[in-house]
Amino acid sequence: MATLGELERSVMNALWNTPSGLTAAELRGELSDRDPALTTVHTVLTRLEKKGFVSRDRAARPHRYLAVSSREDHVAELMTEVLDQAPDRQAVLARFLGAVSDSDTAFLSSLINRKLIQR
Amino acid sequence: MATLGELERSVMNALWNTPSGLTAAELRGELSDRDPALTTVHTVLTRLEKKGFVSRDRAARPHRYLAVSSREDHVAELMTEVLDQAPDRQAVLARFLGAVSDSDTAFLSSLINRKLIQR
DNA sequence: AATTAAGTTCTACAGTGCGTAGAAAACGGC
DNA sequence: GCCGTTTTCTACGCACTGTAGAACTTAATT
Repeated sequence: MATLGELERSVMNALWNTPSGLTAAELRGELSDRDPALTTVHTVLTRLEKKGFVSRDRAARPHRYLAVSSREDHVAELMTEVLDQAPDRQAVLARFLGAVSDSDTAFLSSLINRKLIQR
Repeated sequence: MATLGELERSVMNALWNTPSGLTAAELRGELSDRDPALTTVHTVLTRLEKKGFVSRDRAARPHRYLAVSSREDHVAELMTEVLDQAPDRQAVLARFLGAVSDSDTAFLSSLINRKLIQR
């Protein structure tokens, strides 16, 4: 998957927080800390669209921009992508499990139980 | 964590495959597909050292380069780092678990059981 | 100590990606 | 057809990466 720059990430975060989508002007409002020019927002949105992270409604009169996938789906996909980099998946999974918190582990455990029962 | 370029990744893979470390010349041999100049290999190694991925034995006469952490540790760390990006960890974990294979799930299950028993 | 081969560091350049935004064009209501 | 709004085009600087020659250092040998 393509990687995101800092501003691109901020834009995606704003879009992920607003499932109904945003216009470029609205988005600019969400980035008041950086206060970029409106054209800068447009450039970033166009690049994100090309990268497949964003879709836009060209029918709407200020165009409306939407995140293609949820933040959770995105992050989960990144995780599997990273995991796939390693020849020894099990060694990675063991270390991963060693690194996460007990509550994460417990949550995974309950998920797995449900997943295993379900067949 | 810093990110790796394509040649940098190739170098890391070679080092990960050789825990005893490699010299620049040996490394160059491992990269015969790209066949970079020796100085190119040196440049990359120096950058990887600066990034903290590689350590070098300056006492050895051709310097010996070693991966600082194993590929598995590295990938596991990337996974947790990615996971930490999301506010809703559980939603991500659920999707992640939905995406991995049954054998991965089974392996995680056995690991978790051992982890839970162990206290 | 001077020579020299091997090894290391310095310096530099081209390509790419990202942040940045002005200039130009297109759109749509009046 | 004019004008404000919105979108697209074009471009620049910076940082990172791949690339490698030039210059310097080291250590063995005569």
